[in-house]
Amino acid sequence: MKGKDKFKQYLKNRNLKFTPERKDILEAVFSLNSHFDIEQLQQKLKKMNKKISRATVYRTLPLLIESNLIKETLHCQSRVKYERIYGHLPHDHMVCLRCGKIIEFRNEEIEKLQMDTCRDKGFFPVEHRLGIKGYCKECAEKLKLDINSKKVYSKK
Amino acid sequence: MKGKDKFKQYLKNRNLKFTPERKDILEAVFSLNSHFDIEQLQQKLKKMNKKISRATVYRTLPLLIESNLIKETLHCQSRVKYERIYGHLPHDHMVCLRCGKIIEFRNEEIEKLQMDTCRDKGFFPVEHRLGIKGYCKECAEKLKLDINSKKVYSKK
DNA sequence: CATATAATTGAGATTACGTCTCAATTAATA
DNA sequence: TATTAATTGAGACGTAATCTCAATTATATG
Repeated sequence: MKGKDKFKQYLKNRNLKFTPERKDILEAVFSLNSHFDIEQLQQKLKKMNKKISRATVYRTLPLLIESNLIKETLHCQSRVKYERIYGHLPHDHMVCLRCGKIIEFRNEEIEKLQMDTCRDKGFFPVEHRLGIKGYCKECAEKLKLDINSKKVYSKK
Repeated sequence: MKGKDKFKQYLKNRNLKFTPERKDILEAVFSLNSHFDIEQLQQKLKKMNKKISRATVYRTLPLLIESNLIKETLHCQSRVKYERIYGHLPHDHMVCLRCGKIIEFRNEEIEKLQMDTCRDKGFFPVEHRLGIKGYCKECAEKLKLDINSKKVYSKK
């Protein structure tokens, strides 16, 4: 697992220690679905029979973010969500308001336009986050929503 | 103020009451900068000499959202931010990580591409949110960040 | 206009989520 | 193996937001 090495490297660079707790958390993160929240992470650790305190879990996440293995994603229903990014290309999300499904998509054209806009404004981007909330195909059908209807964003 | 009528209408449709508290909160929202958080809203109400309980303020915001007068925006520094949308065209945001400044921008091309992507996936969009975090022109200069540097999003 | 009724309010308790403190432990290094 | 600074866990704490419930009030109706 190369993510592990990246993490070790990051820790070493900062004179931080690669502790068993950090190792376990890293493994849990890599064994979870790429989108997860703290709750799910703690569940996973429990299943792995690792008793790691809440504080440690919370303390470790910023380290994983700093080492570019995960990032924060959409806040959905007020809970912070994380997402493994190691080995993934950047992408954006659609979230279904009915079933909660997350659809990833990537559109280079959108990314390019974002960059252009930043340049226009003299803004130095660090991170962007695009989330579209709505209804996935299946749920839209159940709700008889017409995907082709024009009025999508309220105009006033 | 037409926003008021829209709110009244919404309330009536649901058999909800247009109480003085709701009226005051609505007025406060419309007298604030278009981006605000609960803290600022409460301050405003205080200045208006309206003593309205926290619970009522919290209870009213979802009503204003439901009636399309405001929406939730970027969570910045863990606090939920709201934004008045009544009478505004949809737009997106850049947030400066150093000074907190919010820059609004609108790019129809990006919006169009989003719509196209939704259509591709059969996704019925309700709301989208694009936030770019980074450094505004002034802060980028102070930090000597090069806006034209290529490596903006980490690619792996 | 008076009444009935369901919605609303405020105060404070409660929850949810995350952070902090500090003594005891431990990884890394030499 | 000893040294030392980083780390851990338990529980206290902080803050934002929600809930409870008795008292109040906006609205519809006769």
